[in-house]
Amino acid sequence: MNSSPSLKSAAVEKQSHQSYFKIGLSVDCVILGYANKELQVLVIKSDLKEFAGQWSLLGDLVRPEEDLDNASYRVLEERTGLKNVYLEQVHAFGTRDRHPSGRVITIAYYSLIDIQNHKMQVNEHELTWKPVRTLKKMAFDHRKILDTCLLRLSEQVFDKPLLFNLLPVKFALRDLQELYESVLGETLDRRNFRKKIAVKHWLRDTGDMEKSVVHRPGRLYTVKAASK
Amino acid sequence: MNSSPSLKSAAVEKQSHQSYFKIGLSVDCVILGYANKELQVLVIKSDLKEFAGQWSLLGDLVRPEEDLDNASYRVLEERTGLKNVYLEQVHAFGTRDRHPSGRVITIAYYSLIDIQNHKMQVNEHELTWKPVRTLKKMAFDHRKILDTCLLRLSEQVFDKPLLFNLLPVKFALRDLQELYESVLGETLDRRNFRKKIAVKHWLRDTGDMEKSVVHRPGRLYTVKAASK
DNA sequence: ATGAAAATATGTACTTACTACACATTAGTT
DNA sequence: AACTAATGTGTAGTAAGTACATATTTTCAT
Repeated sequence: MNSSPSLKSAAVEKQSHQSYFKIGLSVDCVILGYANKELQVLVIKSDLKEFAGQWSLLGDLVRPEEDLDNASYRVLEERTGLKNVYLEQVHAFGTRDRHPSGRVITIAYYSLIDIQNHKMQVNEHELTWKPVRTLKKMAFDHRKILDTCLLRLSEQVFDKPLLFNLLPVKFALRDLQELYESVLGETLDRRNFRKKIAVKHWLRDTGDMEKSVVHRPGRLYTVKAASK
Repeated sequence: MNSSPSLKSAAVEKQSHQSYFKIGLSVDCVILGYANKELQVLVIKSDLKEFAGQWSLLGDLVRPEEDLDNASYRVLEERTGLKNVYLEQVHAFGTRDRHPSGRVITIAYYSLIDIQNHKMQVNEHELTWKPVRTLKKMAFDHRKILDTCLLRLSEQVFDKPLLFNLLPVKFALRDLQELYESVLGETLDRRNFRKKIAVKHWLRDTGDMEKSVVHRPGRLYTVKAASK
């Protein structure tokens, strides 16, 4: 057993010559939106020959002077133009072979945004929204990262007012229910769903009704305070 | 916005000269045990002058050839001599200023062991068990890491058979309840607690009873299969 | 104008989980 | 034999979750 425990300065010095060359640190953001009644994730074409044609999450190397959380906010803002959105760290992925160019460990975050507010240029062939459902293979271990984030999200949706971040300011309860169903992967009973949401007191009735809908319009609600 | 997105090889190359010198990667293990009716954590005297006299968690730099999870298992085995114990990744901590010797980000894990099985040499002045309750200040951000792990643990104890890892093979329900109370920081009603545990079917009655106890002895149980 | 279509809005009975709470029993000690 | 300090157990009340059906409102087609 090593007699120099923990992180003494000497150990850091030592590693700076042995392994700083070999270990890279990145953040990857699972940026989720909701459109066409499906969860969507913002992805980009991988530029590595090993993953030619595959989609990858949005990430970047962490800069020496920035905190982890800052790095993920930076990626998010660079890619979506949005600030002050929900962002949560989920897991660090660090298997040896996860990056073909060398040793890179990544800290995964997920973020929830209203896809309508995403005003950056999206290009079908480079940066684009894809339904989560349709992404079977992804570059690196990104499908696993995505699944980990989706699982975390689904565990939290009834505890915290998260999903409202994916919807426009005003929405009908039906929209909300369909979104919950997308995230949970199961259908919900309408009456029970409304009861469950009602007791949380997350919503305020706007007084407005749905427009230009081909049936009886529903009331529009807004969230009192979504988690940021 | 950067025109080279994500993690292309070029970016990794680039960072290897800019920042691999500056970013270190470590794991820290919150190794928990239970003794004297209190949660205990295995800590070591910090060897940094900045934290002279303070206790720190057990950690080490991740080696270039090992996975994150391997690194934490290695630390755990080096420090406790134990293999095949429960270990879970909790969170990555990466603020700029968290390590005085330079930029070091750390991945925190927590582990649950039967303190009786810890046969390594513990030295009151270097490596030792401390009641969680008594550690007010710790080196680095280690008190925050500890709290994050304790919170995670408390959220899981009724969903997974975790706490049994802290107890000997045979234990009385009273021991178990006291352990739950330590972890949750609240007292529990005995009848309700037993009911709640019973419906999970985690336990098997050994047929044995407590010995040399100064009152009516309780039945001894064992766990069918604790989470590893 | 009327009827059909498609959705909204809502309540109740049932079951399951959680909470509060008290008393008889057992082994050890004196 | 009496005392001490625990174990072991059940019930009533409340809260949360589940299964399920009907009347209402608007648009659209005729």
